[in-house]
This record gives sequence, C-alpha cells and structure tokens, in this order.
Amino acid sequence: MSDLVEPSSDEVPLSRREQQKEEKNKALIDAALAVFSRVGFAAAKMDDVAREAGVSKGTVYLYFDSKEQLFEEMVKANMAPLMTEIAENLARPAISATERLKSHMKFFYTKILNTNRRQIMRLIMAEGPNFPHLAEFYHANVLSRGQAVIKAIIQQGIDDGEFRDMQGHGLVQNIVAGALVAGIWKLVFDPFQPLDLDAYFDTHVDLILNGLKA
Amino acid sequence: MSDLVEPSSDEVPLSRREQQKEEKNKALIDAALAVFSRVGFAAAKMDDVAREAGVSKGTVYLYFDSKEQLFEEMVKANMAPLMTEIAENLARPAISATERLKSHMKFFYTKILNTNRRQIMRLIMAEGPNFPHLAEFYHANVLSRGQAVIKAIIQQGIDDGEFRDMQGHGLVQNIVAGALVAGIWKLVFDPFQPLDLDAYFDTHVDLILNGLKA
DNA sequence: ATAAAATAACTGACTAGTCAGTCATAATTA
DNA sequence: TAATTATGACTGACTAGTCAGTTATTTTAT
Repeated sequence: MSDLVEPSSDEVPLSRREQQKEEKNKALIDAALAVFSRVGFAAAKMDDVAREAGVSKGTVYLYFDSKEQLFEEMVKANMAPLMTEIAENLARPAISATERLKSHMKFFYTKILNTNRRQIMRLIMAEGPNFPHLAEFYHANVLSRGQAVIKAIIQQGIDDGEFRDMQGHGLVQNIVAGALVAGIWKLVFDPFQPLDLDAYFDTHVDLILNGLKA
Repeated sequence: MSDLVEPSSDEVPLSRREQQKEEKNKALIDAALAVFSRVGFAAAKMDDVAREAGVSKGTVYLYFDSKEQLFEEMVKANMAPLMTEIAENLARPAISATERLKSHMKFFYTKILNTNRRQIMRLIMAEGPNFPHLAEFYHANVLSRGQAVIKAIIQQGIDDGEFRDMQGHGLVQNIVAGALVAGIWKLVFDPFQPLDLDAYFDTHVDLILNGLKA
C-alpha cells in the first residue's frame, strides 16, 4: 500500500553492492511473475522462483518476508509504471472524445493485453478473493484511475454532443469489458479458438463507439 | 469429456443403497464447489471437502479417483444442466432479434452470474491454464454453444434489418464481455465498489443493442 | 598500495508442518 | 452371514521458512 512514489532518486551513484541488490530484486520480481503466472499462487514454489532468478532459496527471504509478500510486491512493481501513464491520459490535448476513447482503449490493449501484464490481470481475478489487500490495491490504484479517465472522456463526449447522455450504472465496466475478456481468452481459450487481438480491437471499438453515439 | 448425456434415467426404482450413493455423490460435488470456490484448486484440502459433505476422507476416494478428477467432475456436473437450456434457446419462437438477444442475456445473468456458477466461471479462468482438459471441455460445451446461439440471433437481426451487418472478429465475445466482467467484479471488487447487477444489466443491454442497431 | 578487520550478501541443509492418497478395521445393508 | 460401504489413522512425498556457516565487498589501519 506504500511507496508508489519513489524517493525520486536524486542520482546518488550506487555502490556496486547497491547496484547488485537492485538487479537481484528485479530478477526476483521477474522470476516471481513468471512462476506465479505459470502455476498460480498456491502451487508456486519459492525454490523455483529462486532458481529462475539465479539465486538460492535463502536469498529470496533476504529480499521478501514471505511468499505472500513476494506476490504482492510483484504485482505492485509491475503495475506502478502503468499508473503514471494512466494519469497522463487524463490531461490530454483537445482532440475529440471519440478519438480520445479510441486512443485510451488502444493504450489498454498495447500496454496490458499484449504484454505479460495480462497474466497479472488473470492472477488478480484468480487470487483476488484470497488477497483482499491486493484486490483493494489494484482497485484503488489501477481500476479507479482508469475509470476516472474514461468517465472524463465520456463526459467530454456528452458535452460536445458526440455521445448520447448515458449515465448507466457500470457504464465504464461495460466499455472496458471487451478488453478484459480478450485478455482472458488469450490466456485460457486461445489454443481452442484463437483470437486475433488486432481484429478484435477493431470490433470492440466499433461496437462501443456506436453504442455511445448520440 | 464423457457423459454429458445422462443414461436418460428411465426411472429404474433405486434401491436404498443406490439412492444414498447418489445423494452422497451430490453432496460431494456440492462440497467440492464450495471448497474449491473458497480457496482455489491447489489450496483446497480433500479433508475439508469430506467434512463439508459429512463424510470421511476415505469415502471421497470411493467416489472419485483423485483431487483433479473431483475438480473436473464438479465443473461438469454444474455445467451439464445449463447446456440443455442453452440448446433450447437456439430453437426459439419467432420474436424479434432484439428481444431474443435481451432474453438470452437475461438468461446469462440469472442462470450464471447470479448463482454460484459464477464461482465456476472464475475457477475456469483461474485454473484453466493448469487444466487444459477442462478449458477445452468448457469451451466445447458451454462457450461454443453459447456463441452459436448469439451468432444465430445476430444473423436473424441482420436479415430482418434490425442490426447493421457487423461481422467483426470476436463480435460475440464483445457482446457477452460485459456479463463476464460483472461476474468477476462481484467476486473480486464488490467490497470496494459494489455493483448492482440489475442496473448493470440494463446498461449492458442498452449499450450493446445500440451498438448493433442498424 | 596492501593487508587485516568488519560488514553485508548469500548458501543449502535442515526443521516443522502439511496433505494426497492408502489400507486395515468397523459399521451397514441385503 | 456375506457383501458392500465407510472410517480415520497412517505413510511418504513435498515445501515454506530458518539459520549456522561461507563468500564477496567495503572500510580501516599500516
């Protein structure tokens, strides 16, 4: 729940040790993402995370207190960079709401669905109920920010007469839903019925923009 | 992958033993749903399933070969009754495509999202990658059937001039997406931002129908 | 510079506990 | 009584987390 804003590292030149420490931390986070994504939280072995990071198991516990903490930190570390980008999307040059919505959706597809962050998305859904902390963090820092952006865009669209005045409950979730489902589909059902993300994106945008149109 | 069609039980009067056996089987399936839903596959204990079914652990193994088999049978048992209902929705009286789509979506909300089957939906997403069998089964028996129904409805709508001619890749997934997201939201984020399913449903229908409208 | 001392990072064998699956025994039913 | 069904103590494989000892880096003293 803590350090989303780094101490804005004023370039204190890192000693070799500090450097290695940072690298190892990163390696562990990456390994954790890989292992947790592969098998889920409960089935993931700390030994595997260690091996994948090129480190012994004991070392993992020098960096993280427990398996749970490692999991949470992994999610946070992967989501943090995203959040500043979302914030930037709120303050945007004056293009039409339609274009803004398209571009924001594109952002979603390229920055989440097409990266291994979609694994995190899946993990949140899978493990969320067992990690209320994490679900809350994700909601507060990713979802509600994303919602704010989209709400602002919709309001602009309504004001400009581009969109009809929809204020339905859960409108934002409905707008984004197609993207979430694409992410899940890729991870679970793609082997049985492959999904072309680019074409899917076009359908999604088409359907939603038409649904909103005044 | 087996018995979706029950031996169409032609009312052979069951002996007491057979009756108890069926009851216990049901109890075990129910208990399994409860336990797996609560903690996921890996963290679920067979002992807990047994206790919840009012039975000892050994007994579970008289009914199911392994934890994995129990999991798969649980999913199948819960989904089977649904599939006949979906089939019925394919052969429907001649009402407008709009009404048919609405009613099919309502079906989805009432028969899945509002019941504890949504837990199964979540489990499939969570455990799917570790159970390719199951993901395939679910895709073949639930998803592709559901898709067929919706595709038929859309085609009717296009033919009748109610819907515009959209043939986009992943159109069906986009149409249903809002519902899936509602289910997940309820399970994961409801404590932080509650979702009113009825109001949400209205938004969903409104947005999609408008998006499809000719 | 160089060596010695201090500190920090790392290792992997070990502990303490967990849990899927088994099986000898007991209870029920026919 | 015989056959079937149920029990729960037991086993053995497995793993999160620990910690005494090792290795690498940095600091201090010469």
